Amino acid sequence: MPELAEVDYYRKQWNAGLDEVVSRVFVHPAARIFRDTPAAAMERGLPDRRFLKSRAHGKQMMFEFSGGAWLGLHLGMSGELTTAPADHVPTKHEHLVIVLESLALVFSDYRMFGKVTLEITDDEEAPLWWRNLPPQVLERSFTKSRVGEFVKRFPKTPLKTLLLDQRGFPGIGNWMADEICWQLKVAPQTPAGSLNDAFLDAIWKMTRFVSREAMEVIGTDWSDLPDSWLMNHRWRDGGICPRRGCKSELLRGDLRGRTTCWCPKCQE
DNA sequence: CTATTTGTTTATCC
DNA sequence: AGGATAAACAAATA
Repeated sequence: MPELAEVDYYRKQWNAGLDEVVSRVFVHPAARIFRDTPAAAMERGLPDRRFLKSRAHGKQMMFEFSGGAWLGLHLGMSGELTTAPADHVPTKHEHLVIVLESLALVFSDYRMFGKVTLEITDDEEAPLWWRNLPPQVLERSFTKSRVGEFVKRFPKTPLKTLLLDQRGFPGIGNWMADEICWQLKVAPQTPAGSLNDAFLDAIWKMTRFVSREAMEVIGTDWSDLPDSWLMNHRWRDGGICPRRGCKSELLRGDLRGRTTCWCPKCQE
């Protein structure tokens, strides 16, 4: 489920434990989410450290603990972050539970496409991979020219597929990519190379618009996006295009392995 | 039993 | 080298 705004919503759930010290850690050692950092290293490395700060970057998250301990987290397809009472007993898909003083931080992920890493840095600086992430879509460094150059690098690739590329559009996921194409009135299958410069500017602007709205609506309390958006209509069979005066039936199909929804009338 | 899933990584070919 | 493509990963839900 989680894209840009959902990720930030989950990140903030864990903020309830800020400034508290880790007492113990529960793990499911065999879980695939520990493929980069073994579960035992989490159990060993986190206790007695203080939870100092949380950050999100696109779909990536970083939780900083005292003494230069950095917990990197990605929610994959089905990951969720919640909190629970400090005496919480982990359930089947709660692969990582960090017990603090007054509550516990819970990472559940039944499909296990998510990932968690723990790195200890001597200089207390964030790991290199984190510092080298591309500009975030809502930052000033995410410029019009950057978007233009990125899109032009892949002239054969469908626009929707490009929007899903985390190197260029960190945080954009399936529903956001479809929403951006729909709002732009362009078919998601359109090869990037066929778009003119003015349209590349529009992609930049719309990416930021959809991202900003999502952060305000979903990122704060997970309330609903407007019904005037594609988002609330895209999964229902026989869904109708919500654009004023359109009324066309929405189409759904596979584009490069991802379910894609679009309006055949508005998006030509 | 089969098909489907809001994501990334890896292998392979070009 | 780097782009294009498909498959793999896992488990719940319909």
